[in-house]
Amino acid sequence: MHEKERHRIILSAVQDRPVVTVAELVTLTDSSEATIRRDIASLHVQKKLRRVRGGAESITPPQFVGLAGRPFSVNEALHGLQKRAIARAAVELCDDGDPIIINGGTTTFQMVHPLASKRMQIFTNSFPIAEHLLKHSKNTIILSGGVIYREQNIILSPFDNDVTRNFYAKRMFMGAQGLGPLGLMEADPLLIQAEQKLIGQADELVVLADSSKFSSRSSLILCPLERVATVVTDEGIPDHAAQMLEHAGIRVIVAAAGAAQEAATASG
Amino acid sequence: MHEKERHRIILSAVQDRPVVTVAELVTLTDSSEATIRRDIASLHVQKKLRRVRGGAESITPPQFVGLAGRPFSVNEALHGLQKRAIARAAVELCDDGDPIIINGGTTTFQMVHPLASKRMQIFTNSFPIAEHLLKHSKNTIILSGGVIYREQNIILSPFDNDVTRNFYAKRMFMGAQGLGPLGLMEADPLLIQAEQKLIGQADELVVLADSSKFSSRSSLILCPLERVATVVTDEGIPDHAAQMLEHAGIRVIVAAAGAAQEAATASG
DNA sequence: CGTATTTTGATCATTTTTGATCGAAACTGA
DNA sequence: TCAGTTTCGATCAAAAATGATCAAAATACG
Repeated sequence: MHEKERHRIILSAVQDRPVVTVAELVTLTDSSEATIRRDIASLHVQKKLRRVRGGAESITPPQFVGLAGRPFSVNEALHGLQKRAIARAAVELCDDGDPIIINGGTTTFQMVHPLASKRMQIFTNSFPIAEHLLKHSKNTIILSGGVIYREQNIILSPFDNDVTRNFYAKRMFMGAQGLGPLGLMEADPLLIQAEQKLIGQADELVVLADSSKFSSRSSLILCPLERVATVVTDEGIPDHAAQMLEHAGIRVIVAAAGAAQEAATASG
Repeated sequence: MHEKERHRIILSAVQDRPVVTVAELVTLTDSSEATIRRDIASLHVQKKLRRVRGGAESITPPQFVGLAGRPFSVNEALHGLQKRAIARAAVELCDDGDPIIINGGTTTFQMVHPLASKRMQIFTNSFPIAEHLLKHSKNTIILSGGVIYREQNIILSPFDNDVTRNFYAKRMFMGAQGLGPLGLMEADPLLIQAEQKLIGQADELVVLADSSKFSSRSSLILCPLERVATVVTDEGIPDHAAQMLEHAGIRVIVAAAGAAQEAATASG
């Protein structure tokens, strides 16, 4: 990875959280601690960020208004590490130029950092994702139109005739509240509405779900398991869940913290 | 392959991605590293791109959409004071609960500050306006869907069937490049496209134009003067311009720095 | 057609960047 | 305070990128 590319990713990451650790940046950029430290030092003298012990922080402290006050912050710390690894593995599925859809959510939001050094066509219904990518990447951003719901941070239109129908992607990436034999589960009716609108606008549905999602239950079923092409999860996935997915013909990618590797591919 | 041909390819590639490596360009042009380096060096002195170790990057100098306050760069400082006064007077036309449209632009952006204390239904095609209002107000924000154009900071859909058609407002607020007997003038074709889409989705068209706009000329006519219901401007408006507007049956509001007052109302 | 000039590609020494190691310094918790 | 852990910075060797040089190829020109 090139210097500029790393710098872009580092600056992207530093906006997202109060502090980014050297270790996080190492996994995010696939380079050594020494290099990250040099990068941070370099960006520090350029006044692009502030160097702190253990990592780096944004140069503009009160800048987190947009990211702090939302429900994003709750789950964030909990499975943060896995989420980032999962997001990174998901981005590795993409090439420059690909048209993709990213459904809003805390897990999918983590994709913005590895995406910072890409140049893709990204359709999203998430205002924060669009905002971050607009500021920290050169990707083409296409936004879904409609009312911005502050709590969920998604944009939703009650009409069927919006730009969503004019965008067709290679892949759609989404999170989920739960993942069981009955299918993909979601808790918030509003999110259901947003997601159902997007499913069907992509060849391949990729679900990002950390291992806790396999034990989580929810009342609303979004779509059957068969609709899902790929699941990206972490090493904590229970055996029975892996078997369930495999049985449904789903490709399972297990993202290790630091690297991503393919674990199983079931025949269709 | 000719030199010019390679240069075209290199410049194209550099626009396409945050950073292109020498190796990438070698495969892209079927020439040697030495040649690519010479090309990059040549284009570097021509200021067509920036030479970085490992390759080249786009020459986007301070192309950083401000996080905090400065989403637009150039016009900002010029008529800042008047613009703010005009924007303030424009907002005073509105009441809580009103559905309004705000077309993106440097003048209309100034409306966000007085709007911070309102609770209205605001439709906009401007990402920075939406961002600011989302973070600093409790207004309901409805966003137009489509591609986000970074330079103009507006969202534009090539399709006619988007949410825009489902929103109808009491007033639409917009800036303009110029305002003459022939009508409302704009310089950027992209902005024209965005504005024409919105005009017609509101009862009343309100144009925010500081007094310099009456002497400014531009090639593209957006709409005839008769379509405009109200013009908000500053004290520097020339007499002939005021007469012209009055003659067209336009209500003219002159915003003094510090207060807004109605100056003239022409009968229809 | 033949010569002069320019452009290109290859080789190699030099410089820059990177990653690993290890002692020093800072932080943590008792 | 002190021991244990983490983070840092310096150093060094390996790898990568670069620049210079020169011969071959392409092109221009008389």
